[in-house]
Amino acid sequence: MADQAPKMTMESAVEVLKRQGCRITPQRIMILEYLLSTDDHVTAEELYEQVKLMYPHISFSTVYRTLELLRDAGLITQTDLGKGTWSYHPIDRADHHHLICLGCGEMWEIPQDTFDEVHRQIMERYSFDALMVHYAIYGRCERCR
Amino acid sequence: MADQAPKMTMESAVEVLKRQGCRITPQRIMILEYLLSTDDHVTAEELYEQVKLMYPHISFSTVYRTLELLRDAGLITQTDLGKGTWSYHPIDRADHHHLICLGCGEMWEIPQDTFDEVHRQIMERYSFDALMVHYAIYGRCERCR
DNA sequence: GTACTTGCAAATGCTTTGCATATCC
DNA sequence: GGATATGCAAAGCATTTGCAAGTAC
Repeated sequence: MADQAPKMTMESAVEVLKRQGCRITPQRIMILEYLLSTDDHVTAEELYEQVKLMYPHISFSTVYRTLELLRDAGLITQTDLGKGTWSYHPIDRADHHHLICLGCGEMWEIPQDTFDEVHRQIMERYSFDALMVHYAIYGRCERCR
Repeated sequence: MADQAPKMTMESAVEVLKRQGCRITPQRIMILEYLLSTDDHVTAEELYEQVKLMYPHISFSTVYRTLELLRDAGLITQTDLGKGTWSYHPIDRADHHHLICLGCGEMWEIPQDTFDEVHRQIMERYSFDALMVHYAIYGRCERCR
């Protein structure tokens, strides 16, 4: 769990895709480029809108298909941040979790290692390698309690 | 976190609903009855099918509206168990979490208190009352690793 | 050249909504 | 009696799919 993903670059990401026999298309590059350029956690729709600015021909199916590809390749995480749809984020920057207040909707980041001990315990007791990366933790903040 | 929800019965559930000004209709009773009678975590569709056996007139909208009502009333939990839609479960039986293997899809239950320590830490450090109830924890089981 | 990708449009599937009717209290 | 809840059908919306055309390698 504590093992950190190495810093991801365009090159390393492309390398991973090539190794899996995927072709490198302009659409995939644009999508990767945007994902790597922002610190936000983007939804398919946001990504579509952004990529469209530079590449007006992009289609929604390509965005969905590419996000699925990148997720299965282990390059991005897919998280439910309460937007009603998935949010995506490069895996190397997913070294944190989110506290999301059910009252005011505000969001805080907490460090990756919060779950290290639980991960260790679950591994020890159940031989289960829990994927505790980039969690969305709902609850109530001090003000809203 | 460690505080256990009291055992839920038809009577106590109805009591909660009444206190909120909700009316007690046969549909709501049937839905509650099924939820309380099974140990499964049911989806809206499964619930619809089951209730339909005893009350053929039930409609999908009623099921959805009732599940939303029961969730907002704090009587049931809504969890993503990887079925592609929400699963529902009486809150008093939600005293556990699920390990779900991304390889074989198998599911194991682990005790509620697994996250007690993390909950305490998050409260202490961020004054955030994390709602760590009935989590779905994805990962890989021993065989699939 | 060939298998992989894309764009388009249509289909899908879950969920929500408007509204007239029924019903709980 | 009056506010609530229901059923139905239609709408909504995010996502997926089939397929012909395009393209990476």
